[in-house]
Amino acid sequence: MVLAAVPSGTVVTYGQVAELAGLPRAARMVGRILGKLPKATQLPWHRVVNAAGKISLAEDSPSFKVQKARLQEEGVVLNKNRVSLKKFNWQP
DNA sequence: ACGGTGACTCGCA
DNA sequence: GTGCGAGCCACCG
Repeated sequence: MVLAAVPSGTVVTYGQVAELAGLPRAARMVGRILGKLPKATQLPWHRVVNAAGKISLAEDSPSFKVQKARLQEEGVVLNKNRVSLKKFNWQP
């Protein structure tokens, strides 16, 4: 699983994940899969945000809060609902 | 089997 | 920054 390769403290966009998965424009698949994943999943789905660096969930969504909180725990800087998408070089 | 929908992204105006 | 249209693929009724 591509998501499993996401290091701690790093956020990736759906597009990034999709591309790494071999589906350059299938960002939707990533999101859809995440939603289908069991809550007991081992995948760091909370490290996945949209191209805007924003969590693609409703602020009133329980998952949203969890994701946000977890990201901060991992050391990811969050500005409101926006994460710092630094120029992180993805395993060059 | 078929069509609609969606935790999205990109290019263009 | 904001809006529109097109592309992607899997799940659900």
